[in-house]
Amino acid sequence: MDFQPLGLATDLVILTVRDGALQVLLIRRGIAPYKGRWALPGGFVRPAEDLETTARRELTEETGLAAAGLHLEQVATYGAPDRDPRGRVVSVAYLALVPDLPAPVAGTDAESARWVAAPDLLADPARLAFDHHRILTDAVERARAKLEYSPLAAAFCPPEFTISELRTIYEAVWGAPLDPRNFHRKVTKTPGFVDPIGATTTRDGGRPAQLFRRGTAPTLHPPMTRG
Amino acid sequence: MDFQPLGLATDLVILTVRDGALQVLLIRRGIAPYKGRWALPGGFVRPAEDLETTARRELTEETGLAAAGLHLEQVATYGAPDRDPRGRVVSVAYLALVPDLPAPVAGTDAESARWVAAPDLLADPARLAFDHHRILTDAVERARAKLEYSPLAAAFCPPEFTISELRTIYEAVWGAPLDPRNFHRKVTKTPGFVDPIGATTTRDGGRPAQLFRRGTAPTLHPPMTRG
DNA sequence: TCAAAAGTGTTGACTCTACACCCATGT
DNA sequence: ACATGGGTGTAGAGTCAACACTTTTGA
Repeated sequence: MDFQPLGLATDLVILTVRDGALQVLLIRRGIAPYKGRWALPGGFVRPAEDLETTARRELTEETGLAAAGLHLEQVATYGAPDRDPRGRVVSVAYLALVPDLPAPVAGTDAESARWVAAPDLLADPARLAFDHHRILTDAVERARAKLEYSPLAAAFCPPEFTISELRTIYEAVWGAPLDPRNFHRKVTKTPGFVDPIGATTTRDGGRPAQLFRRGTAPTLHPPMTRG
Repeated sequence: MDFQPLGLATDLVILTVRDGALQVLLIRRGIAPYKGRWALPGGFVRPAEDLETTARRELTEETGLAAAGLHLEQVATYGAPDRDPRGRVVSVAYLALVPDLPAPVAGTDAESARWVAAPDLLADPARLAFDHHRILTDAVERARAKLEYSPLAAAFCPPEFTISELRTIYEAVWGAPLDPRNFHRKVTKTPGFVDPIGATTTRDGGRPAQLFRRGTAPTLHPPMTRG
């Protein structure tokens, strides 16, 4: 057996859409290394703790969110020997999609936590600690791809939402405007994407809009098309 | 810091298409645990060794293949606390796509190595050691999805191949027949999928077929469509 | 009455599928 | 000649983007 001195961690890319923009939850590191720098939330896996359990625990600690029921998926594992100055640390990155929620709370290892616009971060590879820019890049690309062929955009929405609220999610994540009329038709005609609940709302102004819940289909046929 | 007693390994799902069927390279374990059982090839990450380097090293050791240039990608990481009876072992699974090649050689920890038809393995969750059935399931699904939107099917082919050889790859991986005429048109009209080299072959019988090399496009527009 | 957003209809361009048909070779 | 697989043409169905137009509310 080869049990080496090695740290195993998870890092979280927690995405939301606020004010029409894709945002990532970052913490400012309170301890070395990279003290004072912005980084993805994350932490070490405890003995006998499953990887996804670690990720859900970290998510709750960093955001105060009840981790039950929200979307969490593994993105990739990063294990370059020199990625952490403390020694060999291998990190499993998870992607979480959350609806727009109250401001995050600072945790134990973090001086502060805040939402940061994803495009700004992606444009500057040096703003994040460790190899977190690469992790973020991979996770955002995963999220963009997932919106095409899965109904996961609804994970960014509250339980009941309108079609145009769903459309703003796509526009924020893909960074391009979509035709509201064609979008409406496509979403409502794709089996299992959204289910009407029979009520309406005028919270977006104008004519009352139908409210929908997330449907049950695991994949979209046909997929949504990006630019 | 939390450096725990923990093993870090990579497991390899090495796929090829032989005799019109998708096949996986398995080894028969020569040591405990699961001695004598069939398993995916893999091994522990060495100190200061990158994860992908480990995967390429294992691939060469198990198959005798020159690992340079062939397709290798990370699938997922498996870390359930009880997945290995020896203790906590976290394994990063990699997917490799290789052309049909000479028979594999047995390695150090393996009594023997052989190709096994993937559908048989997928149908029986108990034939493989550890959680390797789940790893195999995830990897094969990844391969199937990749064929849709990437030109990776060519990674199963020799450097120069005909369109119908490429078609047999799709048919083997997807498990469904495709129309040879429409397939030909679609492949040759998708920019960057395949490049004609200007020579022909009659090795498949009938009228001479154009030979192609893999193109440079990273993704296919439009994608190939599964059933 | 007007602005704003929801939702429907329509049209022309494009794409896909199924299959008829011709082509170039080996035997 | 004929079997075998390579490759092109084409008609009908379906899909998609663009945009005109109607509907229903709040102000």
